[in-house]
Amino acid sequence: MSVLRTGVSFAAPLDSPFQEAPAPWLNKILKGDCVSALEKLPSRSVDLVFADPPYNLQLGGDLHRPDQSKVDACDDHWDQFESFEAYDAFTRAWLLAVRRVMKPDGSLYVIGSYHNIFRVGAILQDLGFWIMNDIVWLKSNPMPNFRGKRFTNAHETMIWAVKSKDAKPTFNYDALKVFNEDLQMRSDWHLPLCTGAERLKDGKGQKVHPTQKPESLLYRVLTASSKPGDIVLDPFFGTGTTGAVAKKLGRNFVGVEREQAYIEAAEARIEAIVSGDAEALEMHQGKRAQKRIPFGTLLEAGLLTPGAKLTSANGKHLAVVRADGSLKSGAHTGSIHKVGALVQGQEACNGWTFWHIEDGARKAPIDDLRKEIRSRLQA
Amino acid sequence: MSVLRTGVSFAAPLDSPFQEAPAPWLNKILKGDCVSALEKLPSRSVDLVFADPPYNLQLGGDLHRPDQSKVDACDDHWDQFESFEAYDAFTRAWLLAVRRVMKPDGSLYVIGSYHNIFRVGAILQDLGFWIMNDIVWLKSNPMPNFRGKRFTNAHETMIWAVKSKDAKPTFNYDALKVFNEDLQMRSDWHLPLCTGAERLKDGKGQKVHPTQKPESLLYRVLTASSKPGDIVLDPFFGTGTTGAVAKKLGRNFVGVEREQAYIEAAEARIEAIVSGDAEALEMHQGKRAQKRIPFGTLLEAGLLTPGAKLTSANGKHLAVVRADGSLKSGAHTGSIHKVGALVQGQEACNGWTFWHIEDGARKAPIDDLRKEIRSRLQA
DNA sequence: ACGATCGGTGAATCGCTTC
DNA sequence: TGAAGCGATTCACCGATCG
Repeated sequence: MSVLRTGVSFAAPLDSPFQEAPAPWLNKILKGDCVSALEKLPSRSVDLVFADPPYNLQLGGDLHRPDQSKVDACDDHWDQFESFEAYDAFTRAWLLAVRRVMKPDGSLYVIGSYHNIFRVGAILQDLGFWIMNDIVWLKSNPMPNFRGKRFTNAHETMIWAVKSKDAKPTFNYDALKVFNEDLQMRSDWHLPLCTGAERLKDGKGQKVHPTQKPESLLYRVLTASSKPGDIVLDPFFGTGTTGAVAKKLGRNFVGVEREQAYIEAAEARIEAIVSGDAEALEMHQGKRAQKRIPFGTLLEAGLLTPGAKLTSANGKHLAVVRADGSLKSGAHTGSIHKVGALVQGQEACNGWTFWHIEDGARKAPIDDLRKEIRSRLQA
Repeated sequence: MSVLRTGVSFAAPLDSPFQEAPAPWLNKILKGDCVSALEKLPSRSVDLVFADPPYNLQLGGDLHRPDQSKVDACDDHWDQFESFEAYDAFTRAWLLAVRRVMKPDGSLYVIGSYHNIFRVGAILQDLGFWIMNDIVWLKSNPMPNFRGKRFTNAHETMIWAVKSKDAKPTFNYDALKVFNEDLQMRSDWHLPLCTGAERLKDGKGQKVHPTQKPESLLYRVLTASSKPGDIVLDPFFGTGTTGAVAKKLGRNFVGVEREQAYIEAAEARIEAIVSGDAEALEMHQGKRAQKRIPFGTLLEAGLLTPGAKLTSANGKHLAVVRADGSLKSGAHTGSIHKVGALVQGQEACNGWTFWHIEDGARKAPIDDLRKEIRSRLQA
């Protein structure tokens, strides 16, 4: 029996002599509209997409006829309906272009407000995307509602989606949990607006971009759904918040932007960023990402001997360790997991945390022995 | 200041000798599906609609907690739809029926989750409704994500819409501001789930309805968008939270419900309500004590950078900050609290006061940085 | 009586690897 | 490609029970 199985193999490092030259679009801003610019990227090439599309409903360009929905109540809203149609066509087009360049297990985040996010979400579903979460960005300092006619609009909505129901996206659960002081990261993110020194200003002190997103928002998106070295696409790059955070966090980026002024501001901004070093960028990993230690290893290593007695935490169940790494408890025999399930009459059981050994006066889960093995292997 | 404005005149009181007999459907539950049941109501007759339609959850197999107990999922037949198209047709039908019975300046609230709310919102817009706000109900005690595969789904979304762009809906701005300690009511509502004594149970102690909404949520909706004496419609009445709160607050209600069991539970519940004791109903609102600031926030905010070095006050221990908000000190990694405990060999540790940064000549606890964040969030 | 502990539960689209 | 095995995974709140 091999004591350790090798983990998942890593992709070749970027400086590997066997790797092709980096793509010409990597860590660059492509000028143009996102549908045509994305044609320069190969299919299935990006790991993560962050999109902050416009929600200006007065788009020019193609106007499509209303569909066959017979809603006579809407007759007096013809113009408005036409606008929604145009917005929907625009949304379908860029989402399809993005979909092509996403890796099969890649993630897509789209942010918007109530003006556009419902249409975006419905179209995502219609195109076959699978929604993982919707996330609300709660602004600590939103603009008040001056006329007192509505609730203060204090949040924006972000949709996290993948290409299909079967996709297995990156989700750095353990890292996020540590980030959040050992509690699961929730779907509500409390973050301030982008103001102060972070807000890009031109020579006259005017803000360069009307809706610059805070780096804290992108920091959390990239920490959650990408790994160092991944490629992050932003099809509405603006002044480059996505690229700036990607560089800080050791990710590669691709941006698409139409306005030359934004491109220049973004390039200067990203140029000034210093990447974190590899050790600092390492993500906290839980058990899931660690090498598997078969129970028999504990016997091989001498941490347990055949005949050792294990008990459940409450002392109700007793089992004996056999030389082949199986347990025997009464008439039940099998793996630590199977016997743990059988003695409890349950369908499943994690034997590592269920079974305990006497460690002096108190009981300790056999998972502690596994930790001991792991620390020996690292030494 | 009076809590509720009386600027707009009330409808004639119910006991006026000049008024016709009250409509037979007033303060009653109509049995049936909402489209056909609503045919019994005249056009333009209700002031406020609260709708909690099926969410179309599309659940897979069983889900178990880490302790192997089974999650009691919402798998009722009424939540099952064959396709998005079927759900959309259902949504259009009930929204059109509701639209007919709404007064021109009436308000509609629809609540949902990411499974359905985007489709509902897009259809609302397609039908000519005008969205006033989207509101997020942030749950203080949501169900965790047991598998660690997504963000904890800690909110639901509510859309407030009116029949047209020109509508002038009731909005009790001043009352809401008083309730909210003289701050404008925001679009994020922090409310607990409906549990404990408020949750309706059957004779066996089982919950009567899988998705009973908290009265606090309806309390706020009715307080915001209706006046005493108004008529409030709930086309998916369930166990009658809307009717119960309407009666407490002196509003009239109409309910539509298909399931006899829910109707009977709702009738008994509403019967037991005493009107007018609105003050007795405690509102869960106002700012909560102090918002928790996860350590990772300091990185997002740029107050610390990945690779920063932290020390204990006595300088004996050293740790490095990683990009995901975890610390690394020798072989120990984890949250600021966990690593603080590990390096000291203790069971617990408050990382905020244990770890320090060099601030010029002297050391400062990282709690000082948290104070800085708090002051930014309040600004 | 009062605090500590334990058990239950909430609209949930909730595995991965090997054979 | 399907079946089986391994073994990872939870937060806030409420009410009952225990000491």
